[in-house]
Amino acid sequence: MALEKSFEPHAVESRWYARWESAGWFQARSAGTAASPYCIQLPPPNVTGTLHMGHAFQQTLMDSLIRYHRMPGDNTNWVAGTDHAGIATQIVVERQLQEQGKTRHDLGRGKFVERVWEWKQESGATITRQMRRLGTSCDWSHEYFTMDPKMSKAVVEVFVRLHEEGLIYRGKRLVNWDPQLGTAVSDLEVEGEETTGTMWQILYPFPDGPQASTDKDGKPVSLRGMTIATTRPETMLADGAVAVHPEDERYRHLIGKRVELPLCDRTIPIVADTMVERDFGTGCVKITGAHDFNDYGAALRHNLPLIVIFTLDAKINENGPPQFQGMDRYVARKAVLAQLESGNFLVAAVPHKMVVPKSGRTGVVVEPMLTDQWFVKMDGWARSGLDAVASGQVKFFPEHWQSTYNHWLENIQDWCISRQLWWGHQIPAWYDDEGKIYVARTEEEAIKKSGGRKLTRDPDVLDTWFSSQLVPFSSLGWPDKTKDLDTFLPSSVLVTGFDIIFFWVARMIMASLHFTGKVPFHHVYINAIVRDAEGQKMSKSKGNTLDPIDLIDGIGFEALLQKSVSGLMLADHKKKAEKYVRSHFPNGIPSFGADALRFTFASLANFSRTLNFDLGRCEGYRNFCNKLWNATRFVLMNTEGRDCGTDESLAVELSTWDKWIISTLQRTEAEVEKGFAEYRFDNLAGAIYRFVWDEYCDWYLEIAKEQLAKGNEAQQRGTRRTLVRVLETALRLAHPIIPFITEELWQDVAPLAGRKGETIMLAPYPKSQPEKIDAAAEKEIAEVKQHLLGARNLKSEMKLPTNRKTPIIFSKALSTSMMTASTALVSTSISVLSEDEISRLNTPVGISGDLRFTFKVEMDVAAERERLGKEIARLEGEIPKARAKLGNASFVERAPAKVVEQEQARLAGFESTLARLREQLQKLP
RNA sequence: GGGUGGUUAGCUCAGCGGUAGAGCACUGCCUUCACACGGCAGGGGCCAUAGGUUCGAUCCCUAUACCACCCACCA
Repeated sequence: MALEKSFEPHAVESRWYARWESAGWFQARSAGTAASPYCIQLPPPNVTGTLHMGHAFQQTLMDSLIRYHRMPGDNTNWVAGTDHAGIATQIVVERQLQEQGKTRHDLGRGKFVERVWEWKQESGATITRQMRRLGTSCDWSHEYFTMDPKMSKAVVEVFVRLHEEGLIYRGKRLVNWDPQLGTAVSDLEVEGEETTGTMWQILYPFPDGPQASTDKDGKPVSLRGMTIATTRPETMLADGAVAVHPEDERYRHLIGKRVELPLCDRTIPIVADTMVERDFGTGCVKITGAHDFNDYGAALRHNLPLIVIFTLDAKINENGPPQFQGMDRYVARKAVLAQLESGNFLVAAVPHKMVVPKSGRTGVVVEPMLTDQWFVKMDGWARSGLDAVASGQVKFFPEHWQSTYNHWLENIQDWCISRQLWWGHQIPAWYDDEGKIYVARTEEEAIKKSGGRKLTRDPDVLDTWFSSQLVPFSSLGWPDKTKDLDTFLPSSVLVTGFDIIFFWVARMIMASLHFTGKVPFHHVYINAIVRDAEGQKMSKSKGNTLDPIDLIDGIGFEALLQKSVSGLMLADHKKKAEKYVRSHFPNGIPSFGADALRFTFASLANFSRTLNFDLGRCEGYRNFCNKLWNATRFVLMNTEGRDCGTDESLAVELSTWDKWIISTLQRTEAEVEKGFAEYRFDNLAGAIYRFVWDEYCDWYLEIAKEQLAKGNEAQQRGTRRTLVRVLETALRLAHPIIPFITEELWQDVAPLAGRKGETIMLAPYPKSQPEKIDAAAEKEIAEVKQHLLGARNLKSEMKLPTNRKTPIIFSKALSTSMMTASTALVSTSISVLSEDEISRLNTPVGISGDLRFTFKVEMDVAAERERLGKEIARLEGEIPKARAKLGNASFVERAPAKVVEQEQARLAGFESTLARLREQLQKLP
């Protein structure tokens, strides 16, 4: 059959994906097979929307790995699922309600959760559809969702067991509180944002008048009271003490005395604590135990009361002075400052650079809040997590991420796992009327434990990462003992972003070790974060996000513009997004196809931490796909219906060129293997690219034309056999990266190469065969290429059309490979004359090694003089450098012999060429 | 304040002790029967700066500068 003139991805992609999936070729084989297992856990995408570039990138790499291992027969299992993503998903649905003017409370918990489930169905389906478009070959037959009954069962089991072991506890602690969402969040979900705030100095007077003290320099002064420094004046309403450093000479004698708390009609003690920095601010700190993490510790150390003055939505409660009650925290701040000022308590207000903690989800400033929460004890787990990596059971790629991981685990705090949300796994704890806690797998079990009391279930749900951390084993059937667990745990490699090393990677390692005694995976490949072409973070509000599907299918300008601004709330963001789209995609995005996108991702996957996605690269790799397509078209045109040497009994003659391309293929295969082993997808993609384009297409196909035209029967057969076999192998080699096009082409090529099979997916992966590496052929061809480059260069210098063939004259008889190449690429005819004869032709002469050559054209003597002069000058520059190096005794003595020899050969080459060039110049008329 | 990564061609990035590379962009020539999503040839770089180690440094070491990111309880 004849291929289309260019590669059109769409039909090919949908046809083959459907076929692969329905044939069941993605599915892991059940246990009991002798094949070695190869397993990857997909980081389950959140059901919050659609797949983004980061997903597409990651999945390309995972799919390449899976296909690379599936082809040679490993029992591959790519476990896929989606994550309920507690807070994130709840927010998405709440926003939808908001657009209808409703809140979740209007619906009630039951109805709201139902509503989220509906959204989950929709969003989950979108995501998996998009994954299929990319060609991801996960085992869909075992797809999970983190709130499936089976997964939930594991969550409950883990919670109960950890509680029994005393590793989960409930307690009233100061936690990060998101007042907008009304829930606790973990340390990791808080993001510091640098801002310039104000540092206020406030006077807390002594009740019994001024006290004698000294200033910084030791001069005596009289103090009206203690002047504290704070960035959060409104929290003074909850102050329990003022602290100074125990050795601070200014205040030492005042420790133990009391001061009046302005606006509050009560006094608080002065305490000594080493946490106070003497040189910072006034050296006096207010201690607000219930509303600041530092102060919380200090309050416990000094037995200070924990006064709570905020409601859960951050308004002043009944513990504050009446005039402030009901005020929002920022309104209260202003009011407090105003009253302090009028009471003459405000000493100073200076601008101050500080980091405000904001909720990663809502962007609201987080409030430390004293609440009852559930925690997981982390110290023991942390030690085992550190050991697993230190001992090499889990290895990071690139390696340096290990130190990030270590650093976090070495400083870990207990993990707050309860969330005051509705969407998620509800905590399996029940309370009786007296507040006694019963943790159990079911309500019946809890009632039984309580001795039949009436119980109420804890309304809170678990942090979404609590269930995610179990995925490596819960997705394989845990807590049941399953064959899958035996076979696929630990999985082979985890491919994920560095942003979730703490959230997810570390916790999986710890949880997996605790519950299964095994690490969850052997390797962790940390992929780069995808940025736009300029290195900017992709974000909806900048309008610089790309939808992988748009890169595959293409999208017109208008549609793209509309897509970018839709869903943006702020006019400012809309404007920005529009500007970006107009300047970067004035013509929309052309269709590149999934293979081109995948090849781009692979080529850009180096070990750096960011990946700047460049549309130009994508275009280049689309061109590559087209090149491969057309190379195949050419091969088919010349081989289909002809003898391609599958019949081993017929004579086959291989030329040096044939041997060379086969040899080069072996080297490429080795490079690809190395690339996969090191997770250097950029290197392996580059190796494939260079082989197909630079060697196979640019050289071998051109040579093959000549060999097919002039060779005898055995030689033609050899050429056809080489053409199809090398191509067929290259297709298999590239298949993990570009699955669709390779499958399509392979169907036609494989039979010609004598290879059987329904699909390239399950064909053996090429393995480098060292015995086919032919050093002699490689050396000969390298020289021939050098000569040809010289001839083409001369042609170009002579202003001859570079790819129109011209008669050429050489100074000596040529090897067959040289003859073939010359006829194939530069010359209509070849003649051989002596050097003298060539000189007498009065034509420009090229020199390559000991070979001279010329074309029969009128010589422009001046131009020729200039050309030779330029070349001579270049060599005259190189030669002294090489001579100096070789003249250096310590270089000759200390450098490896090989390096010295190489340098000598280089110099000799320069010198002989220079001599010839000079001679040539002399002979000019 | 601590830590990590980066600084190589106009752009995005490889390389990493021994003659500076790729893709895209650029220049010239060529619509030749696989491919103009193409072919051939070419231009373009004191490899951030300063020291050190070495016969030899873009590469190793030590500083410095700048750019990113992460962690952190100076209120």
